[in-house]
Amino acid sequence: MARDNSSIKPTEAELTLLNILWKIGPATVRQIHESVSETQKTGYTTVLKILQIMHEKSLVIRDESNRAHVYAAANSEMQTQSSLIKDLIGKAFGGSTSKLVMRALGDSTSKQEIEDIRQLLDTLEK
Amino acid sequence: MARDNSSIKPTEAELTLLNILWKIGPATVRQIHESVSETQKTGYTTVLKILQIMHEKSLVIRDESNRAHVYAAANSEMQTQSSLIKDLIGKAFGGSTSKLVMRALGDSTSKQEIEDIRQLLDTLEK
DNA sequence: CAGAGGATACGATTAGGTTCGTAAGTAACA
DNA sequence: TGTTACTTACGAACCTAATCGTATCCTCTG
Repeated sequence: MARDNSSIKPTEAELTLLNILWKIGPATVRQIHESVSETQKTGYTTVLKILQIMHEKSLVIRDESNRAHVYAAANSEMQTQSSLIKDLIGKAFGGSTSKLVMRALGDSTSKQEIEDIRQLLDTLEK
Repeated sequence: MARDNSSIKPTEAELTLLNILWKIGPATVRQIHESVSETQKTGYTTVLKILQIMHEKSLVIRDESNRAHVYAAANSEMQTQSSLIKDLIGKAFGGSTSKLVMRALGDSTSKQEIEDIRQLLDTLEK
């Protein structure tokens, strides 16, 4: 019944690594660690451990054919974003998508962004 | 520098209680517990403890003039929603509000909601 | 074939969140 | 005044997340 997707809910650290994987594609722990290190200082084994846990949770898949395993995000960025939004809407917006959207837009949105969204609305209606 | 608001990030259990406080207004532990109990089974002291922690974190304020303390949300629902959205945008949408909005709208939005949002965009542009 | 370099695996530690049992305080009433 | 009923406070137990040190395990090269 409940689709597997509904359980996607990466933690903060996991999301950091997923963002990297979505950006650079399948990568080894070393590559991922290097990428993380550009913005934070995190131990190599910390990154490794998190990836291992993510693998247990099926948040990533890995290719073990080489000595250095190659990790890749199990779910697309889109899927994960949708899942996170759905979760937030449920927890803090009484289940209303439009409430969330309005709150998001209310805060500060550039003219360009407004135009983009308007176009999206047009597309959706067709 | 960093405004106090930026640190608003209630946990799941805390958000559950805040939702109740926003809905019914200032209330005693007993009232809050009764309200929670409509949808979950949670011990009285559990609710109490969480409220005490929230008080330490300044997520709620409380009036201790009566024996049964009266709790109230420290921040408005709007503020908290904005804070949560901002957090999500930063963590999972590369800081782009419009990306979040588009992902939210993409999933399933009623004609009515689309119309509401379009009107909001008009208002924003003025 | 031995050793160095680099990889994974494992376990310990710390911190925060959630839950609840029990102790202790207090107001009011019989 | 002593008992009852209800309240807050405290602290223990358990779980998950995050971090990292250390052990172990290849694999290539000299």
